[in-house]
Amino acid sequence: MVADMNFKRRVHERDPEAETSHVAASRSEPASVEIGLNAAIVAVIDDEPVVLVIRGEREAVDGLPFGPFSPVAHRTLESGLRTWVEEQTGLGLGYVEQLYTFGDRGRHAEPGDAAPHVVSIGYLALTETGHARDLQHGSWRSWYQYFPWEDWRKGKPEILAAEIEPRLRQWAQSPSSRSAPVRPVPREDRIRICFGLDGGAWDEEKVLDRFELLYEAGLVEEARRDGREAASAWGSALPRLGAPMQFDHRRILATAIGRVRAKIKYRPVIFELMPDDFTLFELQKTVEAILGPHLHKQNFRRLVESAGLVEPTGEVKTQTGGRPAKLFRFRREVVLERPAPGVRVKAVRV
Amino acid sequence: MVADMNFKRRVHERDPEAETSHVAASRSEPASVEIGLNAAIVAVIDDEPVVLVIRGEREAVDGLPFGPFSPVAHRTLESGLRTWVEEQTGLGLGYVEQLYTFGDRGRHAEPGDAAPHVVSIGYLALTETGHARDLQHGSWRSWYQYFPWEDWRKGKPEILAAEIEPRLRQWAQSPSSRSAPVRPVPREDRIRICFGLDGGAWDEEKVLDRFELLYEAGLVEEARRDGREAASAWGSALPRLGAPMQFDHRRILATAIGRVRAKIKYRPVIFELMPDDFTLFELQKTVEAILGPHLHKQNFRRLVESAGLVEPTGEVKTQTGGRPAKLFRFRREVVLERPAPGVRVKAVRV
DNA sequence: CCTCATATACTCAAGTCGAGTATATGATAG
DNA sequence: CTATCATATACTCGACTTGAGTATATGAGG
Repeated sequence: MVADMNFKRRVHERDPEAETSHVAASRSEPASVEIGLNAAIVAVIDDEPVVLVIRGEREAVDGLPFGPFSPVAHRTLESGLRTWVEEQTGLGLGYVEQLYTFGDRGRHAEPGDAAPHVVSIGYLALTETGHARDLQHGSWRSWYQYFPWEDWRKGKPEILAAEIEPRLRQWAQSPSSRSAPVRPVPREDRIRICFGLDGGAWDEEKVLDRFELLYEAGLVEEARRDGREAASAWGSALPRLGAPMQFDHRRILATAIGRVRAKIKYRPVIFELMPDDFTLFELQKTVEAILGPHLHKQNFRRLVESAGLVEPTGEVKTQTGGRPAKLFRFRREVVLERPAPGVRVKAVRV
Repeated sequence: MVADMNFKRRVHERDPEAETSHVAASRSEPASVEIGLNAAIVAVIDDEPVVLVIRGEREAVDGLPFGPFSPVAHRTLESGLRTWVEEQTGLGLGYVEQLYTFGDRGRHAEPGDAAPHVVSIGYLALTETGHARDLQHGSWRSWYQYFPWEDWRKGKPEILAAEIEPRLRQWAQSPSSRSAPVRPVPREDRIRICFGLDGGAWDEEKVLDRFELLYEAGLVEEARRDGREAASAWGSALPRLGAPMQFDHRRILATAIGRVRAKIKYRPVIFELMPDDFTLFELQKTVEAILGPHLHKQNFRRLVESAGLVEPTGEVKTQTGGRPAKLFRFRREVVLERPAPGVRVKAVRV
């Protein structure tokens, strides 16, 4: 599940943006809606978490592979997605899971676009590094290109203290012009929780919450593009906070990152990203590529082995720079045992 | 997240039903699609978990409150949902979260219906018992009416051993006619995992997986209605396994139940179902209404208090049948502290 | 005032988890 | 060919968590 998709509408408040057309809505004819299927296809290549993007010919911005859902051609949403991705990239998908359906008016705009009524269904797909080489179109990019503030592998990213935090605090001071929810969570609190300020801890799963807050504060390019009022208030002095994406694709990617980070902790999905045989340290590096901070090596080994997630192949891998490492493979049977566990790691806090 | 929505398509296999129109799909014009917004509104009344259903005039079956999404009238999907629900039931929603988007062809049929191209977005809403009385239309029904095999409050439900298990085993023996996935999980294993047979444990979160298995085996009325081949094989001797619902509403409700059951364990959503003041035992009864089996009273208290989820109001409640109980209220501040925890209960296995 | 039913407090052993130390072993430099 | 290095793997230990139980508190009702 997305880490906390519902933070905004927790505890009986209402989404500030909702409820505008309360009574007016009534039993109007459903206007034709187009459904867009979007895939965040994730792999780990050389210990770097990457996502598959398509760079349109005329566009300067990247986008996820996507296409409209056609109920005549596609039996299910997911088969439609697989078809689109294979057509656009030549990549056959393995593990696929639905993320979220976004339908906010105005969040699907392109510059100069008439903002058609599009509902986006986001999907997460995981691909093993080996398969990732089959790619025909599109390219793999580190997901931290789009979310530099999520990259804690070398400690707290500078962009946070230098660019993001001061502007967020400033935004927290300025008055909000929209109608307030019934019981609003103060902006300072939302910032503190999302970004772990003032003694709070950084929760690596709250990727979407952070992006949405930056969007709401007008700090990402997509907000300006969509004509958000907050965005214009910053003027032109605003630095670029991560590379923007087409439509609402960055929002979908944020959802995807949050979901993988959450899910590897309680389901054995990490192995979707691994080749058949691997060393425990390679596995750990892959987990760390996804989660960020470093794990305690000995405990990671104990955990993975005692949970029965892997079994030794009998082979060893030399050239590791030290003592040769045993090779392991995923025990697919764990899925057939009860509640298949994930890598229940607790990331080391910095 | 739904407990394990992706069980079928785990480990590089593919959904048996997908992939049919692989090449044919191509860049066809997106046919017009109607989007249905559906709400599973849950409350706990007198220690019984209930869901709000609408009984259509001519229909014999219950349905969830729903309506089409109109992008001109509704700014967001969620505001559209709130509007529909309020119109249909007079109930203003508090906590709302999106569940899943279903688009399978043929799963939205009504008897004699031409199966329009409808995509259903399911939502979960939680309501406090007090608010639940404001209802103008519709009625509250125990969710176990629709899923009798999920009701473990008095031990294992008889319907499992008497009706479900033998038929599932029989279905496991019969050959499947559809194209098999790349690496199929044998039916016996799926049954064992979903229903905790042969030494497996019953996982109360796998509500959707169980329903989908029953649907695939043709054991629920919706499967027959949708013209599934397996369904006809059973002839007319099939007992009614739970009350059916309109369209794919039972699938949405299954998703909702699984989601609440999962979510109360790691987010403080249980308090959405409680009045302002409550005793710890009342809280425990509500958790048990959702989860099923009984919890250890003393440990439950320790857990809830030490997690800082509640604070005493100073009042006590007499008439409890024994010593008076202290009244507590939810500490809303926990949401503002870091990763707001749920009631991390481990259900007692029977 | 005795009994009952429930509420609340406290104890204890087993398991889990974070963190560290100790040992094994191929590669490589000299 | 041996010392050194870097990594792999094994083991230890204390703090904390968790399941399960016992003991005590207190209003209600006969």
